[in-house]
Amino acid sequence: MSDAEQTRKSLKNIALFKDARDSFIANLIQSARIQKHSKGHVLFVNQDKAEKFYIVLNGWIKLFRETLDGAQAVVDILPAGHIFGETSIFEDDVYPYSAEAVEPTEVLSLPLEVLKKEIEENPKIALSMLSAMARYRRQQDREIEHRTLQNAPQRIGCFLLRLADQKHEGAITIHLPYDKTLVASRLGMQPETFSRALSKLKQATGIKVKGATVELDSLDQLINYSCAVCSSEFPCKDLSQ
Amino acid sequence: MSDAEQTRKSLKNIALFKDARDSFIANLIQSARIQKHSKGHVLFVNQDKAEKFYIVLNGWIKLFRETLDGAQAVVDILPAGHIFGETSIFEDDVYPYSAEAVEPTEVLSLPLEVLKKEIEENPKIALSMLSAMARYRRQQDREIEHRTLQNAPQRIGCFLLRLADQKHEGAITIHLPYDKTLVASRLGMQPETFSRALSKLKQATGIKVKGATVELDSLDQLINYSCAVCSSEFPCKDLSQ
DNA sequence: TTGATGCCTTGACTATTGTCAAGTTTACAA
DNA sequence: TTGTAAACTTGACAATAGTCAAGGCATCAA
Repeated sequence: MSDAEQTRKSLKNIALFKDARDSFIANLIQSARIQKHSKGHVLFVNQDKAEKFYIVLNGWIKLFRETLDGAQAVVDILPAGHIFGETSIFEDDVYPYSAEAVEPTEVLSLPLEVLKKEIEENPKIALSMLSAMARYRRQQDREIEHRTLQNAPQRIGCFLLRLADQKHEGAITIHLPYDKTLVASRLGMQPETFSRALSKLKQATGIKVKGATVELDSLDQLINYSCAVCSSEFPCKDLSQ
Repeated sequence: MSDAEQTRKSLKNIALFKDARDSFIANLIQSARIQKHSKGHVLFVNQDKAEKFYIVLNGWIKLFRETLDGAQAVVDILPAGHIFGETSIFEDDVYPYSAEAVEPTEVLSLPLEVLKKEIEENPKIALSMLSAMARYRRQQDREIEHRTLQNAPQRIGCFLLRLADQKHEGAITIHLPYDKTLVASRLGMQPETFSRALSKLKQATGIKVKGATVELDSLDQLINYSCAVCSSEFPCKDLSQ
């Protein structure tokens, strides 16, 4: 598949561009660049001047904020098909977080200028952005709730549930999508805490953990344990991964 | 001042309606209702069908989510001039949180239907909504960061700084805007933890606390203590209160 | 003035999470 | 296969926050 074809396909899969005009998509393809980044590569830093937005083609991108002495707060970890950096249009043209490839990762790099222009000329795309922002906002609200009401083992259980097919019945195997250390930071805890919390979860629910795979007899094991301390009913809506 | 005049004035002060068409504002005024709610009144509950959105005229509105056994996570606490419930348009017409008056509070109640129609007919207002959503998103990202990187006394210091005039120099008195118990929940901690954390902050920074007022010789006392563990530089941007 | 109520504080204790250090396992390249 | 680095786990301990209970201090109405 040529770069242009891959680009078109990736763009069409983004909810944001579902109803976009062909001329706009053509413009984007014209100015799109595929970038390959090795593990650890930092694409941009919080408060950098924003000129591009990105779509993850494969691998994983970590969005985070960090203090002067290096302490990090992970905002999100994005898989293929996710867009990032696009909101800078509404944020004084600076990025509101840093972005780093946590695996060898390919991204599509696209000029914010083209998106900005399209929004001004064709405000209907703004409606798509609003839907996306509203969904994201719900996720963040839920994130804050979880950090407030769930302890470490419960947060892990919840994370596992969101990885699984929510309608699945019976036994199921879940694979952790990236390093445990990274899952830990995604859930706002230290690696050591994650390790111990996973043991506790294992003991409390009877799940089986081997390396990066988790086996359950049924999702109910986790639902009882984690969803009791959540304001939402299972199955969770608005999953992004 | 008549209700209609007050309504017009309140609407004009909302950033979202800054560039709104006169016909739209007129429609809103037509269908606006001023509601008085006593302390503790619940306006709506998470997942309720959403038919109205609201503007706070005076008092305070707490937005929160709660589990079946009553544990609460406070999403935000809104003062006069703030809008809430408006994002339900993009969320299957249900509210994504519960809302409660935490003081005797007046709100303006407005039909979502009118806003929805205006957005469809005049998508330019969607741009204003996008800006508002982007600002809110930044705040939520910062909130998650603070919960991850700041301990209780530091979060209180940060909260006090955001209450103060950021450019103020020299001695300053800050008034807590609502009950300490509520500030505690807003910062995601228990009242007892808040009380103890405030003592610790007092000891560490030399601020003076008397009831709901806090006296500082200079903001620097708090900045050194709280902003060191934050990814943003002081002064903080994007303050909503 | 006197209760009464709710808010706030404090003490004692527990639970949870973080930190530091030491090991173990795993993955991968030479 | 072997060596090495990184990821992961575990132990010991410290720091932080939560829970439960009791008491102090406001505010407000009778």
